Amino acid sequence: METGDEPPARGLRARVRAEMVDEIKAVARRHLAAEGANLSLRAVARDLGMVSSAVYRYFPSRDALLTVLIVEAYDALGEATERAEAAVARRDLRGRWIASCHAVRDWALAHPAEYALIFGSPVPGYAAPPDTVGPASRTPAVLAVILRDAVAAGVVSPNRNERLPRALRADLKRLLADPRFAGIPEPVLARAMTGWIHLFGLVSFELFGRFNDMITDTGQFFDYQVRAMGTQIGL
Amino acid sequence: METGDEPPARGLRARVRAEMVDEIKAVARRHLAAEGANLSLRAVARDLGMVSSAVYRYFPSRDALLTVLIVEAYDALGEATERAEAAVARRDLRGRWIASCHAVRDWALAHPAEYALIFGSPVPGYAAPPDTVGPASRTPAVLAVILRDAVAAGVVSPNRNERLPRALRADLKRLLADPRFAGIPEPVLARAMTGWIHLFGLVSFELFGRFNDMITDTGQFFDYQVRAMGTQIGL
DNA sequence: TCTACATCGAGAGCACTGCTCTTGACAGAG
DNA sequence: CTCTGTCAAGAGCAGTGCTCTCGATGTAGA
Repeated sequence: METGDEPPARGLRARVRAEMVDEIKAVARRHLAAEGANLSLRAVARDLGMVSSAVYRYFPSRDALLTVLIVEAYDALGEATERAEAAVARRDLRGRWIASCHAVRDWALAHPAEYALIFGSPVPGYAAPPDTVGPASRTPAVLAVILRDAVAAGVVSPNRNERLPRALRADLKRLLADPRFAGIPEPVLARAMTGWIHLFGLVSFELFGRFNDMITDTGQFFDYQVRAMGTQIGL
Repeated sequence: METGDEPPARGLRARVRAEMVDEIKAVARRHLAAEGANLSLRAVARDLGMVSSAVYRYFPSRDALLTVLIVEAYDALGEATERAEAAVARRDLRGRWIASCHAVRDWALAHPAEYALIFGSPVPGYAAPPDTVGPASRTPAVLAVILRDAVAAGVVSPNRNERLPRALRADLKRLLADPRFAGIPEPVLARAMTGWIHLFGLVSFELFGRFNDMITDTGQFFDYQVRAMGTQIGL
């Protein structure tokens, strides 16, 4: 029933179970990379030398397995972005922005199937479980924190003629209740959202082949776009 | 083998065949809207009161059916955008931009499954056939032509300090070989591409539920974003 | 008009899928 | 040393894409 929580494993049995869960996830990830979202539980079981029904001891359904992979993909992307951003000097705000964006792209290129699983079209029946929203917000949080620091450093400030729709202001105010984002003026958070949307639009377009036969050096193009976005945001 | 070309249909048989093809596509579109990309040929056949193997007289495979739906979706989106843009006074360049963007969003909201089929994650095995690239370029072409007219009207002009990477300049130059885009300076076309990426990033985020529990009035937000993009581009 | 051909729908069948249920083997706890 | 819970295996169900064969029927040429 469970899908591999149970911090350290109480006994021997629990440990071999946790190992089995890890193995299933690893093989499933491999299959995902090879054949995309139409993941076959039976094929995964076959690769593990067991019969399909045995997998159901560890995951109640195929969707449950996919959900776990989705959560872990969000976390992996978030962690990769956080690490890359943390490696840049705190005062180099533009550098932190650029490094974060590149980290997202690099992770996506390294794990295209998992990226597609997350940012591709959602399966119609599939409803994102609430455990995904936390990990999913890690990456945009990195971007917002950069702008928080930029505001605190006096590098970025809201523009006088930067007007926001009423409903958007209310939404932004709600987001700003998060203590991590304290001090960000609403117009600046709006810019962060714009950057966030643009960034993932860019990565998705590249990964989903929209630049094929159009842009030769996609890495250079990405860098150009990301720098322009940084300038536009005020970094 | 064929998928419904043959201009007017030579005899009675050819005509009922064309009607059958249309019916299959219509039912398939309905199923797509109801259950997403995992379209079942057998279910479509069942809805049509015939057996699955009969469908193969009209489409050689499920992928072929999907490809036709993809091409037609590209065309429908392109046409919707073209019509909306054409309805705006030629000299109202900013209005043309805004109308085009809204047309894209409106079409996507009206046909979410078809939008996901086009702009969602591509099926790994599936290779986009060359017949899709033409229809796929209709929408971005609308945006580029707006900027062409804006340049011709003197409203938009390249900025002195707008520098582009070398490889990107070569790519843009190749795109500018299209006579429709004659006269657009490379930096301005780069801005159009930025707008194009941002626009579809925005629509995809909304459609794929990324704004859930975050932005309440997505229509207002979209309008705000699109206007800001227009300003950023110079319209 | 009659015949030969091409096209079509139906049905059976293959290999595959997710998932359920039952059975028998085994390990850990009392 | 039982007894209980966990596990892998197998059979089975309903569904899938796709192929092949077989009659029925419309179409075109003689």
